Amino acid sequence: MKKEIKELTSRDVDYSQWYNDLVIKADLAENSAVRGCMVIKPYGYAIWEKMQAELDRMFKETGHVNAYFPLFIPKSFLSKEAEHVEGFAKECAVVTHHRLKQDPDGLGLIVDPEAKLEEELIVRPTSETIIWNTYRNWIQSYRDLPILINQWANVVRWEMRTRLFLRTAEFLWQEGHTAHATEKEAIEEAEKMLHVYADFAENFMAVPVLRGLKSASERFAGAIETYCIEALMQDGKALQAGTSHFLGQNFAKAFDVTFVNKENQQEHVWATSWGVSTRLMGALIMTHSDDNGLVLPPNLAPYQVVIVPIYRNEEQFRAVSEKVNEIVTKLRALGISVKYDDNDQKKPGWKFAEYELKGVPVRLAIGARDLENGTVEVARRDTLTKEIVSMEGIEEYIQNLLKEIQANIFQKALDYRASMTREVDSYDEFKVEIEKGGFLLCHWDGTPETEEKIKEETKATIRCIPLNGDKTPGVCMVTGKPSAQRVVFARAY
RNA sequence: CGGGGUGUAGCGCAGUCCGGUUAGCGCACCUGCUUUGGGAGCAGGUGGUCGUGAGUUCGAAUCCCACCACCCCGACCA
Repeated sequence: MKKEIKELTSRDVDYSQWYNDLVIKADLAENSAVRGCMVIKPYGYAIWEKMQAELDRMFKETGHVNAYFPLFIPKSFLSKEAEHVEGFAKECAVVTHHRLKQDPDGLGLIVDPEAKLEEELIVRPTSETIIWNTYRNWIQSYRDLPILINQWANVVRWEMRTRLFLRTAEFLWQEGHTAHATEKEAIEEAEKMLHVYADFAENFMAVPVLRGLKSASERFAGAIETYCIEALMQDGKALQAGTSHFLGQNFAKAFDVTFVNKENQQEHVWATSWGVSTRLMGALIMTHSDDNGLVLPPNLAPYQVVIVPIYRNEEQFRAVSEKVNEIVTKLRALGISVKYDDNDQKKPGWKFAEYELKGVPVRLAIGARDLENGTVEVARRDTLTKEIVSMEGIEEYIQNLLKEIQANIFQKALDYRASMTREVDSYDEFKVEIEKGGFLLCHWDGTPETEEKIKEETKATIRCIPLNGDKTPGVCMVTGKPSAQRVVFARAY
């Protein structure tokens, strides 16, 4: 049932070109006049808004509240936590002046040299520093804890090479920043949010993820422990889809944030931070979509159902529209989002192709023939199949179909991941297998040196040390030294 | 920052090697008629500082020089 979509590169020909084409053709985003920064178009933004709405609901359900901290961070703040600076210093945008003026030698504007800032400002690459500097003033006693705050924001990381959604200089995200009285509570928070992310990815986005810990070299700059969810894309490469960090007392110490405990002793506060970004859009696209275009899970589709009328004349159009309006009302009553495309400027064939490209989960076509027979044509995007269904009870039928599609695309992704995941015990075999992509479960001696050697020789990295994987010990595939459990290797985005 | 490539209509390209009418094609767009169950057909039409600047020449999209922008590959990364 494959059909050529205009100018959409096939995945087999060039996977990354397919991705680029799809983002553009499906109207999700485009490159902007600013190098490395994207414009997120309405259709793409609608998907992001659905992600936001659900995540926001989940954060609030777990006791978090939203707040907003500044875009700019004084340079001195960033340098207070040693590892943190090192991690981010190389990719910061810096504000040095606060005024422009007319160029005295010609037309146009120049930076006014008189307007140099006393202290330069960094455009936030992440907000730990400004937030912990603020928390110092908010926390005195254990009674002030915990603080469970999230913010929805944009951040800037000056990347050399960018790709729409996957890596852009500016991106949208949420960052949670929590403060706790005990180490145990902070670790529990970091783990809790990891599970929120995993739950969201799997049950809402239909993207299966591994839950795990990062190795030391992949850890967030300034964290004691980084938890992550890792997804597998259709080209066999891994994508980090979300991270949650246990920050220990590192930022509390750097910003002198202490509290008085019940025993009247001063202690440093324990911290976490956690985030997911518009990168999730990339994960969504590369997990489900095919050579005909985007495939969206019903939970994230800007509209779940599109209805295309088929008619030869004004009279037929009116008759079809009347029936369609009845269906629309019934579907909306069930909370299903529907678009009735009654645009007369485009032909049905064009609409079919267009909505396929945009990944609308269910498409209905209704014409004179259907009115006569009391039927409707139902096409599902995930399987590209069509069937004629009775108009009677169509709304329940579609409600069930949407659930089925949501479950089906998750299962499909899960099966793919299972087929691409295997245990490898020798380094020679590893070098062969890594070329085929996928997750390789291997024993590793736990040292950064071995990890680095593998990365240099094969471009594969440890994606995570799985939380609920096989805990059987073994020996490192490279050095033969003891290994506590298998870890997950892959080439990654 | 290294290596490669590309700049011609909104988009995709031809023309450049070998200088010479009015710079061309497809898509899109506009008008009209016929169409409408998988990206409609025909007819007519609109739209160009040929990336920028300076040169060679009677004459430059085409040749020379400089610059700029973007893309791909590497080093960096959620």
